[in-house]
Amino acid sequence: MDLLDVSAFMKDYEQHCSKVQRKHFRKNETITNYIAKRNQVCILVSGEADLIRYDYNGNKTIVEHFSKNDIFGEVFYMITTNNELFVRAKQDCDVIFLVYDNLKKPCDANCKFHETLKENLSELILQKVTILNSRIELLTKRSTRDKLIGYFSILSTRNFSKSFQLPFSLTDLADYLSVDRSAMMRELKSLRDDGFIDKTGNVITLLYK
Amino acid sequence: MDLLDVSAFMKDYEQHCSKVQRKHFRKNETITNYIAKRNQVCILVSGEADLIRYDYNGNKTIVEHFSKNDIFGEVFYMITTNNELFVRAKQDCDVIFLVYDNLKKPCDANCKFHETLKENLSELILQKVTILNSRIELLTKRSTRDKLIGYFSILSTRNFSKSFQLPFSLTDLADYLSVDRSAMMRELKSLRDDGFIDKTGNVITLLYK
DNA sequence: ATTTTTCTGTTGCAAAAGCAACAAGGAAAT
DNA sequence: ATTTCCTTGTTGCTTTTGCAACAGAAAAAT
Repeated sequence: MDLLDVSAFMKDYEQHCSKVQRKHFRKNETITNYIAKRNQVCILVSGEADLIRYDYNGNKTIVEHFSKNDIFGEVFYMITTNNELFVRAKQDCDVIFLVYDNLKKPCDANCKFHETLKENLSELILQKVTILNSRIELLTKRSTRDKLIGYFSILSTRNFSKSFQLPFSLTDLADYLSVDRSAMMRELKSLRDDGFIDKTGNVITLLYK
Repeated sequence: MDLLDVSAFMKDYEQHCSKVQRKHFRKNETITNYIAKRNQVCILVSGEADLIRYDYNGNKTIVEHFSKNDIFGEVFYMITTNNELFVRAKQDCDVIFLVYDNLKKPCDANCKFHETLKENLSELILQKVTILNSRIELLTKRSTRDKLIGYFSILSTRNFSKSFQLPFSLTDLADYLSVDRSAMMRELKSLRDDGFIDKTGNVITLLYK
């Protein structure tokens, strides 16, 4: 149930709306970094990408993971501390770049894409809030085990199934949950040993309840 | 720089807008709990309140802290897991209750309050996103020490000063940073011993940089 | 097809965080 | 004014997490 299926509007915007830019990115390219582009809004049309932060220790954090139709951009961030923050393509990506202030105004060319975005803007941002709140719930869990279980049940709910694929490598999952990889592996093993989950390749199955 | 100063609209809404309710709460009362009021939006007109979650272990987390003109409500949450989640008044509070779907429609009575809210809705929610993103940045820090320093620099920036009051008791601060209180106290002491901060009562002063 | 890189799984050891408990100070309630 | 409750500060001990390192498997690049 996508609030906004961007691809549906592609033709319209490409023909009419001058304020909208589309770019293609290859795997591992940097889509944008968050430095003083206060107004930038991006929409991922296709592909997968991560918002990544490195701290002064070299610890990597996957702040968010984006897939088709997700929105991101520096407009969602405060004047940040001093950590580098950037979005990297995990696969080939198509991205639309918009300017937030333009979005709120009516479109010069009266294009449908622009209008639809404008109408759905608060809904889109609201959806983002709910996603961030879930993420906060996950991050406030006290142990690595609880984080894993919490994350797995989100995936399970999203998939309407006890079984689901991990959208991350285990290395990335650790960076997403903000824990040490080896400690996470240990916990994963113990979840398996205790009969809470089954893991075959990158498919997890919940065995509890 | 408040995007929306609710008190400025109070008269208007009280006279005209039937869809808006205001209630007073006394210290320690529960303002709302997050169970199947999918559409609820609340605005804190005065006072202070916390969004609190208890997990199955009895661990308390202060998910968010609200003060004047902050918005909250279940509309910002997904169909949650099974943790109880509620907002508790830390002092006497006045709260406005709204219904999100009504907000998006024009007001029957054409009241200014309603219209202003409607116009600023996406801006308000966007502001919420930036707050949540800062919170995520804080929670993804790997150590208690980094969380403390991160939180302190947010407060310092917000106050335009190296010195600031903690809006929390230390007990609550631990619940906000999602760490053990005694471990946090230990870290606080070590930050003091290492000359990073000064602490007198609930006033912190940053001594670095 | 072969080399190079990344990912998984694991371990011993060190460091950090959590738990339980208690005493003293302060705030709030009666 | 006195009692009760909450907060602060602290500590010994346990558990969890992080770090460093390595080998084998898998994936990607050439």
